[in-house]
Amino acid sequence: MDRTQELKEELRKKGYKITRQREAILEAFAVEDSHLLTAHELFEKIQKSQAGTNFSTVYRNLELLLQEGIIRKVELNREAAYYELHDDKGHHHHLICNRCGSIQTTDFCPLDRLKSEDGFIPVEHRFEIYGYCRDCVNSQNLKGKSDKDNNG
Amino acid sequence: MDRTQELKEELRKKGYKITRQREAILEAFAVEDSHLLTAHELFEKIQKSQAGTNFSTVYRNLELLLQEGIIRKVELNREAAYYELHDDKGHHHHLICNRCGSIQTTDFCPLDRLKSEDGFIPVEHRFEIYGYCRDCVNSQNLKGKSDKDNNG
DNA sequence: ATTGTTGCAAAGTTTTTGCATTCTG
DNA sequence: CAGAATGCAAAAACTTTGCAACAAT
Repeated sequence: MDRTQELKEELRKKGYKITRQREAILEAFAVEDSHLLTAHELFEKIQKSQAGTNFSTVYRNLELLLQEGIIRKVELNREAAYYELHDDKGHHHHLICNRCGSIQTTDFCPLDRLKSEDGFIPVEHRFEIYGYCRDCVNSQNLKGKSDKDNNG
Repeated sequence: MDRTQELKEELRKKGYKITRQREAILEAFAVEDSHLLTAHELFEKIQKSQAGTNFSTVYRNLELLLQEGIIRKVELNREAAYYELHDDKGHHHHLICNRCGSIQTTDFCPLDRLKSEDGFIPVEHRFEIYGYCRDCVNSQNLKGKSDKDNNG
């Protein structure tokens, strides 16, 4: 069985109903090339198989999948939250290209290196790097850039 | 002269006008205990000295100060963006307590350790740690926590 | 049949914008 | 006085919510 079936089974066991919409959402996440989706992207994706599905249904399901630990929320920017399967590729962080918007992952995690800071006990963390991907560096000149620059 | 005066001078030199509202905003940032403010917090803070100041004025000034490199934007969560004086304490990252909401800083920066990832050139980055501060660990039991847990 | 789930429409939040008015230099 | 900045009101974008209708088990 593929990932979608496993997840449906998991939800079923917990007493949730497997609706057409919910199924479409799980399938969208399971598709190889979509490990990082905004609510909007997810909404669009499932219109293909389940046209008419409402945005509130999308948000309510994201909330549910979040609670059940099936997906996790990645807050890359202020515009919209991203979501991905929780165990997608194991723990990782993201490298976001300011020019083309592509997102690659890295297994490097800084948390191990963080020494105890004044008694603070880390539970969760975020580490994201913004810059230029190899393709953009190679194929385009980076002067006169007019793209989404932000945080320091 | 204090920080506020320096900043006013800097703006003046660049041709900006020093309005009462703008002055209040600079002062709010310069206050010791407020190195990290949301637009809303800033709005409230300046109502004391400049009652009636509009939210759009706050946002327009944040935008201006951002452009001039006087403040920087820190996107800690989806709810609202935070802002702080750009040279507040030099480059640093944040440790956010999930229980009391306190925010402390750390000079530890993971970027140095990030080896070249597939040709990606880092320009900016974000690193934030969520957990429990020393005080909360010491003074309260952490079971039955019902606080703002989120990201992975 | 029961209860969870959806659709719809309306509202909440944060942030942005147009325009007339006001203020700084 | 000129141009910059503000206030106001309206809107955009994302997300949440109440409620009646509907569908999964």
